[in-house]
Amino acid sequence: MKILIVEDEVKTGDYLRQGLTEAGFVVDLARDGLDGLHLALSGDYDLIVLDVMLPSLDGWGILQTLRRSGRENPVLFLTARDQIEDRVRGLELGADDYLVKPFAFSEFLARVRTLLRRGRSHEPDTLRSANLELDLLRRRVTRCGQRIDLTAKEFALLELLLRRKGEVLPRSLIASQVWDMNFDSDTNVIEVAVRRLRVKVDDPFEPKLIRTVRGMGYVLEAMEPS
Amino acid sequence: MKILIVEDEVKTGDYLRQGLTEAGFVVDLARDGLDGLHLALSGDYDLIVLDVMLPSLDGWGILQTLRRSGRENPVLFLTARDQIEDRVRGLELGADDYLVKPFAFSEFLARVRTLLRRGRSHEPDTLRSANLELDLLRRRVTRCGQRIDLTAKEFALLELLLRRKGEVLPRSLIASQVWDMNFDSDTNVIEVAVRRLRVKVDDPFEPKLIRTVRGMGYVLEAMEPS
DNA sequence: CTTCGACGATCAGGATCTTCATTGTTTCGC
DNA sequence: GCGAAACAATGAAGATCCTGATCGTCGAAG
Repeated sequence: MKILIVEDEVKTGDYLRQGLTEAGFVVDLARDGLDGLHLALSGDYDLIVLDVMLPSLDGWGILQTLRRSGRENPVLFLTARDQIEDRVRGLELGADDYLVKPFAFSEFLARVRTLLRRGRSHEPDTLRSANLELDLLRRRVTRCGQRIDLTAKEFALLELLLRRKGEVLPRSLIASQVWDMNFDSDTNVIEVAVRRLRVKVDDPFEPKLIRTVRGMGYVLEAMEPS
Repeated sequence: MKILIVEDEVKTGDYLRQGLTEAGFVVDLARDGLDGLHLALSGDYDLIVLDVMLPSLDGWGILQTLRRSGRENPVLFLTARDQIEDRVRGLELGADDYLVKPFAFSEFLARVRTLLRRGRSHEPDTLRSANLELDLLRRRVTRCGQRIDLTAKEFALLELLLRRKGEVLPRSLIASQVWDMNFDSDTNVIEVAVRRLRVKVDDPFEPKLIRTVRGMGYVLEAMEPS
């Protein structure tokens, strides 16, 4: 798997390259926009990681030219916190995902892997049930088209429930997946987390999707997306 | 590496066994105290994991008999939240470490690895400088013999500083080690964390150990333990 | 049908960690 | 030396998550 990183900030670039290399990828690194574009056009990359702020030619410029020349490479955008609004523009131009700096490397790697798994197709991986949607890449949840903000744990929990919708998930499973915990229980984090999730995702809507199965665990009802 | 787990609670036992097996260890599992003791005495284990609460013979009983028969196997105790005071007793009897349920598997694995690395010696690994001590196994910090409670992040930060005492650690390094972050900075978590750590560890004591090196990072002064 | 016990839901309080705004301090060019 | 800019320290507010207590509800036994 060959990945191109276009990043001018030396530390960040080196850091990402090293991390990806250690993870077994072949990595090229360009320090400015024009170099990046040339490499992107000449090499055959499975993924391109673009910083938005770049000297000579910025991330959008590269992306735009790239897409115009018919390349469909998956693109992961890196944007700074105060440029978050750029993401809209980036996604419109055909970026496949974005990540806000500063970020954890583990998260970066997860996104990279997801993008590679998807290959070059543009369809987003989205989990659904009834009128509930979870967009894995953009880490976004909507219900009836209405955006819902979830915290990390809430998202992880909902993702698990949706991935295995229709199945009753025992607490022990939820604990190990979402909390990495070995549960002799003695704590009710799960109940509390389910509560918080319901407040945001189920309470204001119909139908109710998260169901408690007494003595067993929780299910997210599988229903045809409406 | 051969590990014995003595745990009656089925879920927990299976969970631990599976995890350790996947991590490449050879694992035996006993469901009650007597079985556990027999195995412990007959097999040649590199590590024994003991639940405190057990049918027929509890964790201490096993440990006691084991030590009396001259075995020096490293022992990791598992204790429930409300039995925390047991740990004192356990450690006195010669347990090498304890872990409070419920715990994250990743933490469990880390402890197991540390114990195995130490081999069968009983000396605790402790990091020191001047009158500051950090006990890696018991996750405990003292200064001038006085116990200091640290949070997870605080502990991780201090551990890093102590492991590399005398070295100036750049923020980027600290960020990647303690936060798993790629720092284009734009945040000052590190400064804040250092602050909190200083309040607990340095402010009330002399000499001051955590020094800021402008433009570079932070050092923890290396001084002979007093 | 009623009662009791187990299980889950809910709420408040608190610990931890992060962000943001402000203030303080050092450094360097003039 | 002076002043500005960079860098760090600080304080406070806010977000998230966990704990513990209490309340409610379901279901089985009588």
